Amino acid sequence: MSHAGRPRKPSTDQDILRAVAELITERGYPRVTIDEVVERAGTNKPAFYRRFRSLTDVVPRLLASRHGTDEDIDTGTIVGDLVEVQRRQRRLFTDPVVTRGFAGWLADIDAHPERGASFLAEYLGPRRAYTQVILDRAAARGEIAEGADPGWIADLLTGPLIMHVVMPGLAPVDSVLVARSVHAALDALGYRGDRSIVDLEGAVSEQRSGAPDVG
Amino acid sequence: MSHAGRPRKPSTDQDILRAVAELITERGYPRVTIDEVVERAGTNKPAFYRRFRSLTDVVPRLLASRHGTDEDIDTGTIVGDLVEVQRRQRRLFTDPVVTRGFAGWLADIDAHPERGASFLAEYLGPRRAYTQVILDRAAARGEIAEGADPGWIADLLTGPLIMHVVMPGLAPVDSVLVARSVHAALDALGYRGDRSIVDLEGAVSEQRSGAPDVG
DNA sequence: TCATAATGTTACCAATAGTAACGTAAATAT
DNA sequence: ATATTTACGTTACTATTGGTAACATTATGA
Repeated sequence: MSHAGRPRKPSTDQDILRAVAELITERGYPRVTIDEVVERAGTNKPAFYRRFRSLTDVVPRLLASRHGTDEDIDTGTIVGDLVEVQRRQRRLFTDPVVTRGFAGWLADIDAHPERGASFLAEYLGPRRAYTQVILDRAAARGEIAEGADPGWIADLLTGPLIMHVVMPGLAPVDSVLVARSVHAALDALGYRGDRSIVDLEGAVSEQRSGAPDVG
Repeated sequence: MSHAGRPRKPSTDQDILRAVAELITERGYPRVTIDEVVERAGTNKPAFYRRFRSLTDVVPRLLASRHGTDEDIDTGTIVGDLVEVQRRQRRLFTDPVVTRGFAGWLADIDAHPERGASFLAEYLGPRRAYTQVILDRAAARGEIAEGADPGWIADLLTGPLIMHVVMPGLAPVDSVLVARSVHAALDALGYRGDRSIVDLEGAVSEQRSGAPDVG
């Protein structure tokens, strides 16, 4: 099947992804150059440009390979579902590729919108849509009222995390932050049931670590 | 006074700031070049580099000139104070210099931390600290309990706004978003008093405009 | 065996950040 | 007045970078 002609060396794709991840982690997105990427990947510029149109195109592939295999969430309670959503978001937003690469990548696709279309359709959209699924099930169980705006709930769950990722001087995304954001979402939903699992799983009891806040 | 020697032409500073603001608005931060900046400002590269170490250094000056003259906030109620905070934040986060420039600038200072130190000390820090002042006064009035974490309240007020600024496909920061964020902050503070001013001033009744959300 | 397409190397172009050199102009200090 | 100091604006330059072109070579499918 596939096509005629010499096939691409499969390892080169992985080598490039690994090299980009390392360089973003070490230097931050704006300092990553293609020359360094291909050197560290043990390949060359033409091979790179046969696979990707630009560095910007690599990042979605990188995120998919590291965080793209999410299974469905259905713990049976709204609290459990939101805790699980945030557990995954915490993992995403503490990945150094994200903490040091996301802002620069977002700026790139703002300046070159065509490069971000696929990310929007394949990554962002489904994740925001999934909040809707969780809220619909919770409403069907009678845990919350119908009619909540899933977009706003997603904002509450993700906004504070993104803020801590992109703003300098703020503590990394930690268990305290995700637990608080779940509480805020539950408040916005008017949820009045048991929340003990939030602090057990989210672990508010853990000490906040790392850099202190600015304010 | 000052020093000996020919003084800098004062208009050049303003011309550069204006040119950078225009180019960020038109093209997005990553596509702004120094050559274009100085051409549009009617000056030249040496004059630019006598004033700024890099493009990254211009942005804080730009923000200060557009949003730096904040007067103190003291409306007499916690609700009024938070509404006013968010009114200003809405103005900030709908400025095209911010919506098209902030992510790229944040990425730059992540990669070159020394360039962001002054912004952190002079802009971010004081704003987060101001939340503390507002909460302390509210606690002294008995509107809320003591001991609230002003960092978390600031996260709730600013996180969703930043998210809508940097994530592609989300609606611009509007009155609905700021009103909701004030409600979330009041919920987190356990505030049980009158909130009618939130929806009057924040105007939840306004229709949401512009691009719809992705999810 | 032939067509196809990727391999890796070398070389190249165009755009860009940032600096150097330099004669000129405008301020202060004596 | 004169000397000193510093910004002015022009030209030119270096180094880095993104991105392509050309090319001989190698691996696959038909």
